[in-house]
Amino acid sequence: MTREHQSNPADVLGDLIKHFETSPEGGIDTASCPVRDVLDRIGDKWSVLILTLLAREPKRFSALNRVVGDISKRMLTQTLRSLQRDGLVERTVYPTTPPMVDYRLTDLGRSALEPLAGLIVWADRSHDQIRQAREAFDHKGEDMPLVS
Amino acid sequence: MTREHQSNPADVLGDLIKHFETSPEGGIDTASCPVRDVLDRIGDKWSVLILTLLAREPKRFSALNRVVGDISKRMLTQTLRSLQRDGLVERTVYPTTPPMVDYRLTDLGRSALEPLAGLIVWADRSHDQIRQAREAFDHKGEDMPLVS
DNA sequence: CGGGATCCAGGCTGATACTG
DNA sequence: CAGTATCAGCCTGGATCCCG
Repeated sequence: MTREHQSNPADVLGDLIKHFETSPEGGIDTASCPVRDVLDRIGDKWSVLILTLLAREPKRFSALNRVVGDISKRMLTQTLRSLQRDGLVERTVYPTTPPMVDYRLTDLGRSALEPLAGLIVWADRSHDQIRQAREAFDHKGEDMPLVS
Repeated sequence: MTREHQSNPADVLGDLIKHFETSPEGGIDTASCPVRDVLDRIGDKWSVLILTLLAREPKRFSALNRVVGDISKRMLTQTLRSLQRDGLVERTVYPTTPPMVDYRLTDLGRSALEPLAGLIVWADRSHDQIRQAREAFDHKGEDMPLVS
């Protein structure tokens, strides 16, 4: 078994999964699974995008609002709050008039960039294949021979 | 600038973001962003878990249902369908009675394991810090001095 | 400027029951 | 066994108005 970098992704995941099989019947207890917890966060509509936008430098609330465009202030606030709550983003208020607030990544937030970048690069690269697969799937209803 | 492996995650993300800034006013057009597209998929409640469970070997519908435990057949079917539609998972029907169906990762699906594993490992490792940050945040309502 | 509060529509999701 | 169908609740997220 030649391991490329460190180990096979399938094995890494397999081990982690085992680690989560803590419920009585051997099932996976959603509540006690840290991964679900984190995934739910990155799964929300905006978190990853915000994190990504803050990757290079701090940004002000209105700047984020402007760049994203189709996010409401409500959701921007909410997203930033939960990121702040999770310790990924730091909020700084400058007591000027009118008030100025900026957001920057914490060390923890920055540490998320690497795995996130991996995923995003994968998404970017696989996008075409996925689109093709979707079209193929949608095109024919369900008439392919699955097994002879 | 010493680049560790290949380049700084912040730079990778920065470049990708630029790539998505295709809307007229310089904002990010959600619709044309492949990353949002993919992230929405992995963001759903079960996809990543299913992908992870299929990492090692194919599994039958009922096996998946049993392992996950708290997923309804409805959602399992739906999740598997969308994964199949995206070309990440392959469905095989054996025309026996009663019918038997199994699911396995495609090459594309397997290619997703690596970035996914990165993210999951990060989630697993950061879980404690995040929990602590949350408690700290929740504990005190909002009385920390932000800037003198 | 940077939010908080409220109202409301829509989609996601689970529970249940039925089918081939 | 492997789904499909239907119904109902919840939560997300947008729109709007208001405040410091």
